[in-house]
Amino acid sequence: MSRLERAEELYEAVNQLIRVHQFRDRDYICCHDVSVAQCYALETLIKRGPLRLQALADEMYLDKSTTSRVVDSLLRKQYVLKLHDPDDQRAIQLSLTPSGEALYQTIHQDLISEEASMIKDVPPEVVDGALTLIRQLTIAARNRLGS
Amino acid sequence: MSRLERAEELYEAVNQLIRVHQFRDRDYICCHDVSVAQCYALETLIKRGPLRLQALADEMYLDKSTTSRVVDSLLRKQYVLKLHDPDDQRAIQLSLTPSGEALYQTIHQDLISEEASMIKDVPPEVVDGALTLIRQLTIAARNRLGS
DNA sequence: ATCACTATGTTGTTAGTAACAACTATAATG
DNA sequence: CATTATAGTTGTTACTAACAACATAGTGAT
Repeated sequence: MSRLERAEELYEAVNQLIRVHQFRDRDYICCHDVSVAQCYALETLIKRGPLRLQALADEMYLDKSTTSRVVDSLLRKQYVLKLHDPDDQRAIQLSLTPSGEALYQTIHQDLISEEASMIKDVPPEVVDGALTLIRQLTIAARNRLGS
Repeated sequence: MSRLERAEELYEAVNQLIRVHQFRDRDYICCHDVSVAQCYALETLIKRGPLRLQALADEMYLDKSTTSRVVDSLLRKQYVLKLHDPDDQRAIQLSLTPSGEALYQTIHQDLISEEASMIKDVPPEVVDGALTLIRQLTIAARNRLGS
């Protein structure tokens, strides 16, 4: 199999995985109080700590304007907190409120236990292998984006 | 590592991969004459042969109403063809026009050669491994959806 | 010190994504 | 023939997301 053929198979396989995951995520997230993008913002803020708007946008591969609106909806629902940076009046630090954290934990547990059921018949060493490879692919893709 | 921990890591890794892929796909597809969803419809129609609307919707994990509109836009741009089934006046068979096929081939080649560059530093056997595992995960997820 | 430049966020606008419900028209069934 | 089921379309609503224009706040050079 040539590299091009390999690339084609991989592209196809990843695409299929993406569809299924997205479909499932919508299902699990939207019955709570937030949309998929909002949930992803919560996740990013939890995992990458307090962030400025532009930094959050970069992490999520979104435009700052889009991010601003996503954050705004979370603000109105009181899931995130805006703190003005005293050293720079333009900048804001975004972090989760306790209720934001609680909501994310609930959704996260749902999603993870679903993922766990999903892989219940896949041998652990196979999952570990997949993990490594998927990460390698992500890194390769990310490096490519930068250039 | 427990199954839950494994599930958590996997969920995170797949999510990252999805973001990067989506970001890139938008970039590569939207500079041509179609949107991401439209391109995916073209792809599905090429790969799964002529389809009815409902069948196309099922393949794409979309509602038939959403699919109807996606198809409609492709119809207006003359990339797909609607044929009424003589045996069932309600049903339509959807297929690509020559220009639809040509457009898809162009985009597809772009995407695949990008994917190929992406994996140029990843050893072939690693890609093959990832391929198998990603497919296994997709199947597991799909089975889970059905239930 | 001031004027130009840059960076941070927000708002206006536009287009694409996607579901649910209601509807029309056509089969299939009893 | 009436009832029910199926195939697609249309109305409506909400979310996703970018680009451009903007206000405001720091940064630097003269």
